[in-house]
Amino acid sequence: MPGGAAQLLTAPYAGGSLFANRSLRASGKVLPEHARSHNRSLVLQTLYTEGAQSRADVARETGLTRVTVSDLVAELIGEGLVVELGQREDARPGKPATLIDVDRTGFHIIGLDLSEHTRFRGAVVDLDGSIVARAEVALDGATGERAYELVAELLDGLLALTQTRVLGVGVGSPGVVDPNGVVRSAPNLGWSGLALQERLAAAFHLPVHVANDANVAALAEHGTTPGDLILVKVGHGVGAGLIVGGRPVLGSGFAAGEIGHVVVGTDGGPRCACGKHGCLEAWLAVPRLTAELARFEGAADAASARDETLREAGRRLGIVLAPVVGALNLSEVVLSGPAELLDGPLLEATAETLRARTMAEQHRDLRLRMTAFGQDIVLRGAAVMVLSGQLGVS
Amino acid sequence: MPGGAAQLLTAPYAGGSLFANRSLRASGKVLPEHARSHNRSLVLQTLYTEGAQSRADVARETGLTRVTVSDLVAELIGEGLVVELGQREDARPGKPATLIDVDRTGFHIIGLDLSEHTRFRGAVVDLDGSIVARAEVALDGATGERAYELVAELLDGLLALTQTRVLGVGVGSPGVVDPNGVVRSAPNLGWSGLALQERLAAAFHLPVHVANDANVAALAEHGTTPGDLILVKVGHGVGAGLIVGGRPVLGSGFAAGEIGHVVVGTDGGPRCACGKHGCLEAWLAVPRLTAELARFEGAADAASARDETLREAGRRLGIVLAPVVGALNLSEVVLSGPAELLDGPLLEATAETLRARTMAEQHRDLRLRMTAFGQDIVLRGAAVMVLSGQLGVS
DNA sequence: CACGTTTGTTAGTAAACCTTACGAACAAAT
DNA sequence: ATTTGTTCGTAAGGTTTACTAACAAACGTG
Repeated sequence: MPGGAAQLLTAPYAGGSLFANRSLRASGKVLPEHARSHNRSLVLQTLYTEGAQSRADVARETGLTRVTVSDLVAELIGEGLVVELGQREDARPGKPATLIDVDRTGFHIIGLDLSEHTRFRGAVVDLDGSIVARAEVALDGATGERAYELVAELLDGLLALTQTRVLGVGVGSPGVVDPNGVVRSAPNLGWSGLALQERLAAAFHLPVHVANDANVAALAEHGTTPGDLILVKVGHGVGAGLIVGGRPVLGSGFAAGEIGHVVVGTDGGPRCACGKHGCLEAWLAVPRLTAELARFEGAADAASARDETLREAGRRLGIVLAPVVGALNLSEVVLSGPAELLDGPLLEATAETLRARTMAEQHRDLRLRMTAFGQDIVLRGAAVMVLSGQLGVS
Repeated sequence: MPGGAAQLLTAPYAGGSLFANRSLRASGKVLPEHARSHNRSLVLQTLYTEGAQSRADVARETGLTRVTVSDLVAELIGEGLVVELGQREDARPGKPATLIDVDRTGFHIIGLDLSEHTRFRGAVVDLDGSIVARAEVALDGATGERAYELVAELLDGLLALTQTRVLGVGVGSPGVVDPNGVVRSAPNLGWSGLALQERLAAAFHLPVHVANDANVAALAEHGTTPGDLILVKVGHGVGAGLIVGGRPVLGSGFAAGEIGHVVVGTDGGPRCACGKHGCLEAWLAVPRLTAELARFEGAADAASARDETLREAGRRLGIVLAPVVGALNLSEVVLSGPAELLDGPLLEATAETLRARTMAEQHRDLRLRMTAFGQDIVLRGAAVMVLSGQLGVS
């Protein structure tokens, strides 16, 4: 490898610092106790995802020694988070193992979904994600403080439905929500700067986590599949939640996922409430779709007209998603909303459009599908958020 | 808060596990020594960003005690990464402080830019980001193993240009590059599955970091400003690099940022080499723009025709970026490429289009600008990558 | 010159995880 | 029935890490 091929070209020139930027700095100091809480979470999460097993199994899985695992498990048992289940049944050489597991019957989680237009929904969820009880309150146009009171009433009612220790409360709220659970802006509910997380935590003396409804829904989906994904939530409006690199994307102004008012295509479109023409919401929102479909009722070619309306909406969604899927190299796009509208021609048209408008080779493994959680996606996601926040690594 | 407002609705229904997903699991066990290396990096980064200061200053800044900082600094001095600069000059009460700093003159970084079509460029960069020396090799259509040899020759030549200890080598390569520095696919160079990082590291016995050129360029920009950003690199092709939540986005198939072949708009467009019509690259790539502009040379209305061509390209870029900026709530969009083409009507049209097609309120603080690093953006980013990889927290 | 302040170091302590060692309990082979 | 090998959980002791407490050195200030 001769050095002659490279030649000195120009005189040195002065630059600034390579990174003046603080955000590349380590987040803060790490003490031994932080390491321990990390390992504690590691044990908990191993138990949660792998199910009942012995301390030795956990040690092998985590890479920690049996000694350390025993110590951590003793601490967790002391707090009631983990329980011993007796000896393993199957016949193997060696001393029989004592099975341990997260106390799956010992805790409930409360999930709240504030994203619907006419009501707040809530549920009691157990640690495995089964919904144990449900409740709801009608909104009746309530806004501001009255809307907050309805949230508190709903939560109060849900807490009365369980006698089990409550791990925490997860809330999916519409609008822009910051990492501290302050609803910066939720026009429909007349909230701006409402410290929802803080107020609920203070009023109920429970851990509370509040996030944007679409982000919460994305958490629910991410729980079931690896890889990066976008969840598109179609309802009265259109919003999205993104998981990139295993983490929810918040955005510089905590407004990530607000794609409802991005203009689609270069050929106009329906007028939107925001004043622009051809916003995604103007094509895809449920009220607009149902109104459009109603126009064809009873007509001769009702079926094909309905089909074409849905396909057009699906194409529009694909047009908006294509740059996002391409730029982020997403592996999964999930739709949430009324299945009778979304699951069919609309979904198919979105898939076709996505395929046609992105580089197919890069996205061969791209999956587009409806959520399997139906209407409960935000409730389930809220539970995931609590589980991850209370038991997981921060 | 009466509980009566909430009512039990349905019977329990069975769900699966809340997260079967491994990716929400903690990354692995944490040992005390990991904590120490974290704190070590914290000290280094504090010194790097804040400049020369006393051990006590570092202690106050990091939250660690003076004792711990002294211990860590002793280790760093022992390795030659940090040096003592003598006593502080200014008159203050108390024992005079001994200033310490990263040894800014003691290290050089090698940066390589493989993204140009006709040549490989490289530079020797000091720790403050100043370019000390440059070199390049002509590509002459080389591909495959011959292209790799040219990289090695360029690196060899650059190493001969510095007598200072080399911290590491950073490489920005075109194509899809995985986190291990394997170039999965770079059609122009005829590379597929080339373990560039591993081979260079083995051949030169130096730390080597290889990443996609646009991602590397994004790192350079992120060094100067906080917040999430997308860097669009316009050259023979069009690619992008994203920083979200302070981290580079790789994508599920390590192909994030590949937006060159996303179709723009709903009204056709120029035919692209990939077969589709109206790809971003077909509108915006440098060869296409220069060819288009050449058509107007000498014409009567050359200036306005040129202007409109550039504006149209800018609008197309805005159309593709709008959904990305909206979905990610980005705070910054940076363009890199020939300033005579990009900086002017094109940039203005992109800005206008972005404003018109997204929700203005959410993106009031959105900044769109040219890079300040010009042609050296990949070289600078490569240096940032090395600095961050060798000194920073992983 | 006494005093307060700041710096950097020494000494000792607490926490966390490790390695090593061991008893208990079992299956399989003898 | 005994031996052998395996596995589990725990105990003891050592290493690493960062902390608190205390102190000498060196400097301005009144």
